[in-house]
Order: sequence, then structure tokens, then C-alpha cells
Amino acid sequence: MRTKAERTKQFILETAAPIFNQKGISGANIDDVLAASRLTKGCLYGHFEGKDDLALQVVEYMLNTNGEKMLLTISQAKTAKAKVFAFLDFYKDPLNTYLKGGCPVFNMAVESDDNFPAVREKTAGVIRRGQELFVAILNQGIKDGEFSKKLDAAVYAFKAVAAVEGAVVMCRSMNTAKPMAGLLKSLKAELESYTI
Amino acid sequence: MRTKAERTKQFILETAAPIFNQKGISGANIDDVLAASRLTKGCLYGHFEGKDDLALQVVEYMLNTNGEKMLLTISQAKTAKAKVFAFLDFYKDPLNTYLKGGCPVFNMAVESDDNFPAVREKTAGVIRRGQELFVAILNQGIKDGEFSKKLDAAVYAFKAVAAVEGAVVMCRSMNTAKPMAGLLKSLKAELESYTI
DNA sequence: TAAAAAATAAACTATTTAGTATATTTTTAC
DNA sequence: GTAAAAATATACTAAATAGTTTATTTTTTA
Repeated sequence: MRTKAERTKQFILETAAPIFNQKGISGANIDDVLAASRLTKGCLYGHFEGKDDLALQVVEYMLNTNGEKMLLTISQAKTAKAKVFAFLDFYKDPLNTYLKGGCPVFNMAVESDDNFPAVREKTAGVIRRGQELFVAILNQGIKDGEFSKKLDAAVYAFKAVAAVEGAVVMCRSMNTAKPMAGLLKSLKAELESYTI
Repeated sequence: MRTKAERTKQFILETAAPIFNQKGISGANIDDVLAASRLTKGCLYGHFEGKDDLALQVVEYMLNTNGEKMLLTISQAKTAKAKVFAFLDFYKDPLNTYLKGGCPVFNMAVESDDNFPAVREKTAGVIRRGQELFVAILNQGIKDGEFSKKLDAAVYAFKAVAAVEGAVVMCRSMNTAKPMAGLLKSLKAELESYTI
């Protein structure tokens, strides 16, 4: 069993994640986290050096959790096509994301690009590795005879992620999940057109 | 000629826009704007009620300017296909946007969805009207015999905008414009496949 | 060119948020 | 059961940012 200190630190990260994901790094503040966790300053500052430290660790926690959830989802599918479809469906309900506030990768990408180099680096790494994995899955599908060699893995992977993530933002702003359904159908049909 | 007060207010908005677009509403502060404009507090507070008022007017200014630029770009193209291509090429260099910090529509959409209802409403309106215009252009293209009736205007319009905007975020985070080129090619080819 | 408008300068106040200190209480883990 | 660890309570300080005030100077515009 983990020590009490480890559990409390983890609890703070879990409590802070939706706050940072919704309000952003600049918009979130320590008192929000204290109120939500019902802990005291002394306790929080016993686990983190300050807001910057907390923010970076919250970002790491959010990105790691997102990656794990995504990997789990994809690993449960057997074929390359099924894996891609599983990914596409991950944010099919953009108004009710598993972590309140939308996709943390995109939220952090948008906020960090000009202001938080450390966060930007982490986010960029997640995006890059996600692309590499997506491409690998597609190429495995080609190798396995699921897809035609005409499928440009890099282009489709980038298009799919950009479109789904962009759609999450648009749907959340317009407060409707409707357009997402048509998009997912279209992206799936596009991939289907390469099936052999 | 506009009055001096009008010109100064406009100047403040122009100066504040890149600051708010880069740092976000929560991250931007009055002193940043004063330093960049080299104006004094007395002057700024003579034109705006406070930070909230300034922020909202800066957002309006950014979204209006973006819309005007977009409309101008599209209006210069004659055919529906050319108009769509012109839109797609608008953010072909995501690292060097006309307004520093990326696309203000998406930046504001991401920051506002959970925190700034007034900004969210404005942003959602821009997105919605953009979609309506895009769909109208595509349907005109179908009517004019440019595109097949099989083209689903609403689906393509949403896909194109979501993908391009999502790509802007991903490129900016990864600090490379490369993947955008392949995406634009692919989106253009997808539309071409419906040309008659 | 003179009155009005706009902007400055400088010194404020107010508010919010981050962060510290320490004695005390509670909880944990051996 | 007890010593160590963890968390609380309370009361701070510090820093950053928002906003105000007013007398003065500069600029505009009619």
C-alpha cells in the first residue's frame, strides 16, 4: 500500500486536474484546488513547491492519464481498422469528456504554445508519439493486407487527429455534439475506402 | 477623419489583440497592454471600464478582423472550389499567423467554453456562421454543376474547418508547419473527387 | 487661437493570489 | 501503544494586478 503522503499527493493531482483543464494554467488558482480538495495550504505546500510545480505535475498527470486511457481503448481492438475506429470514437461525446473541460492535450497545446515552454514540450511529445503510434497501426494494417498500399498513413493519421480534436473544440463552443457524428462517419468511410 | 479618442481606442484594441491572443484572457494583464501601447492607465481607463470590458472588446475586435480577412480572401476567388481552396490555404503557415498566437477563433473557443460565457457565445456564433457560409458555397457549387450532388456540404464543411483548425494547434505545439501541407493536399483531393 | 478634449504623471487604494510560519491536532505505521 | 508523519488552524507576509484620484500638460478641433 502506498504511503499516506503519496496518496494525498495523488488526490491533489486528481482534484486539480479538472480545475486546470477547465480554467487553464493561468486561470486556475491554488485556492480553487484547496476548496475542491478541502485540504489546507500547509498540506498542499508540503507536497508541491508552489503553483508552477503543481501546474507542471498536474499537466503531466493529465497527459499520462489521457495516454493510458487511449492506449487501453486501442489495445482492446484487434485489427488496425478497429483500433483506428476505437480512437475516433474516443471523443465522440465532446460535451461529456471523461475529464471535465475537453481534451487536456489540446487545451494545454493551445495555452502553452506561446507561454509555457515546458508544458508545450510535454504536449508536443504526446502529439508526436500519438502520431507515430497511429502511423504504425496503419502501416501494420497495410502489411497485414487490411488496407491498400495507397493509404498514406502519415497523412491520414494527422488528418484524423486534427479533425477529431478540432471538432471537440467546435462542438464544445457551439454546445452541440451533433456535427461530430457526421465527421466520424466521414473519417471512417475514408479509411474504409482503402480496405481491401 | 475619426476623432482622436476613437483612434486611440482602436489603437489600444490593435495593441492588445496579439497579447490576448497569445496569453489568453486569464493570462493577459493591463500592464502588458500599457507597456506595449506606451499609454498610461488614465488613458486606458478613459476608454474602457476595466479589464473585463477591454477583454470583451478585444475579443470582438479579433473575431471581426478574422472574419473580414477571411471574407476578403474568399471573395477574391470566383468558383466554389477556388473559394474553398482559398479558405484552406488561409492558415497554411500556422507558425506565422497574421495575428500573433494562432487562430483567435480557436484560441478563444478553447479558453471560453467553461469560463467566459459571453466570449463563448461570440465565438460559437462565428463558428456557426462560418459553417453556414461554407455550406452555402458548397451548395452553390453543386447547383452550378461544379460538384456532384453526392457531396455532403455540411459534413465536408465541418471536416475541413475542424481539420485545419486542429492542424494549426498541432503544428504550433510541435513547432513545425510540415504536416499542414499534406493535410491541405488531402482535403483538396477529397473535394476534387466530387468535381464533375 | 482659444476652449475642450485627451493624455500624462505620480501617488495612491483595493483586491486577489501566492506563499510562509508555527503551534496544535490528528493520523499512520511500525 | 507510541513515535513519527501528516494535516490542521490561524495568522501572517509578499507580490502581482486592478483600479482610482487629481493636478498638470499636451493635443485637437471647432
